[in-house]
Amino acid sequence: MFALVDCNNFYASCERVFNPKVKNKPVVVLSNNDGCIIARSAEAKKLGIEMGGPAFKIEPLLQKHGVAVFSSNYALYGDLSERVMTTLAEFAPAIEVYSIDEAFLGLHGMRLDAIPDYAAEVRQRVVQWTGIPVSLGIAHTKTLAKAANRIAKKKFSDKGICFLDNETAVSAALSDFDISDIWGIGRRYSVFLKAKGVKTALQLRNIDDSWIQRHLSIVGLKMVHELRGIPCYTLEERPPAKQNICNARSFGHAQGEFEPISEAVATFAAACAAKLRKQTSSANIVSVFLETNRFKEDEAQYFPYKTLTFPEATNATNEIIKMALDGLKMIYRKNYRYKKAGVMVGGIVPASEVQMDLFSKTDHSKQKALMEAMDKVNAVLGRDKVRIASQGFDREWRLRQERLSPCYTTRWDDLLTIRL
DNA sequence: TCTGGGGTCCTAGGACCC
DNA sequence: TCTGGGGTCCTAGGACCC
Repeated sequence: MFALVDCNNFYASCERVFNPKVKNKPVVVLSNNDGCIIARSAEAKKLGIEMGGPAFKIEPLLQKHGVAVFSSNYALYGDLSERVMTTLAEFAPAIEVYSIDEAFLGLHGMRLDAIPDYAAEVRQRVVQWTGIPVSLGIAHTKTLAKAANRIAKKKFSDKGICFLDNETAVSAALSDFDISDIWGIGRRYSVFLKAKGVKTALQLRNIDDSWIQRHLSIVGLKMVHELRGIPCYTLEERPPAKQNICNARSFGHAQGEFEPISEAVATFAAACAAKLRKQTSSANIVSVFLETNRFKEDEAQYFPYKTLTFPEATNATNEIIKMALDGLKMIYRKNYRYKKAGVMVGGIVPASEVQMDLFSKTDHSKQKALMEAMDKVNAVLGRDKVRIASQGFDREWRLRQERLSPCYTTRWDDLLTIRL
């Protein structure tokens, strides 16, 4: 058995933990740069606020109902996520942290009749220890556990638990489960399947394998098998190293000049390098890209992209920045209003397995010591406290974050004060 | 004025090998 | 008129996830 534990309206719930003023009020959280709605409390959903829509278009609605609006505060969400995951880890012999707000628990060996009480206890403990409400879906495969979790949220929101323990329960649940809500069916497949008359998970489950594989590929076939209760996916307790790492941001204001864009690109490249070192990997290639504002039809559009290869794989900030800036110089053109830039590193290999360049003049041990020193200082004093000069200081391109809540749990200055 | 930021996997087709 | 049979690797594009 797998249990999928999913935090309810996670970012919105995080904003509530240390801010009782918004406890029973509608809350929404915006994407980076205060762009789109990416999380909504139950009250906000009831007002008809859609997921993913641009916030400026519904500004009057937000005002009218006194919706509490927050910029994304990933320092806060990341820290609360860790607390939730640590709490969950105490409950299960095996846990896979699937995303910032979800984890699969392996319940192998547990007696079926003990599961309902167990699930209730998990739920109670997490909310008591972290302030974050969660829902549980429990079933024989991950895909069914996902579906059960959705049912728990939609149909049994008071209890927050859905346990599909036998075939009768599974087929009853799938008979009115919309295919577009299945884990693995996205927009395109959903449209395609509905056009063929397949509307429920139960219908999909009964289609023959060859048709599924032909139209939905091997991935779709595995998903259908999982709906039938045949496990195709196991618990992944240790996440594999990333094969690509990307750091990209929209600018608070459109940028035209080379200087601020190059500082942004250097900063993104530095972030990629730090992530590489964190998973003790090195990258063979780096890509840099620019984007103009695609929503402005009257402005000239330009989406250039350049990939360069290192003579030997690296995770050194200075080397990755240099190569990214070389790429930027090749694609940058004057007279465009750029809205976004990004850096991606790929061809990732373990740092211990880098193919050396016979003619390299780099002093690798010195470079490694330098990066370790930099990471140590920044771990204590804050990100980019020690940085490469090309990253700049004024961050003219920085994000818009006008409604940021305090970092209650990660900054001394932001600690709550309680008056007695 | 204002529209996010990360990732993975699979398939088809072309280039190339013997 | 007829033109083998077996592979690998890479890339672009399309699907999906949070």
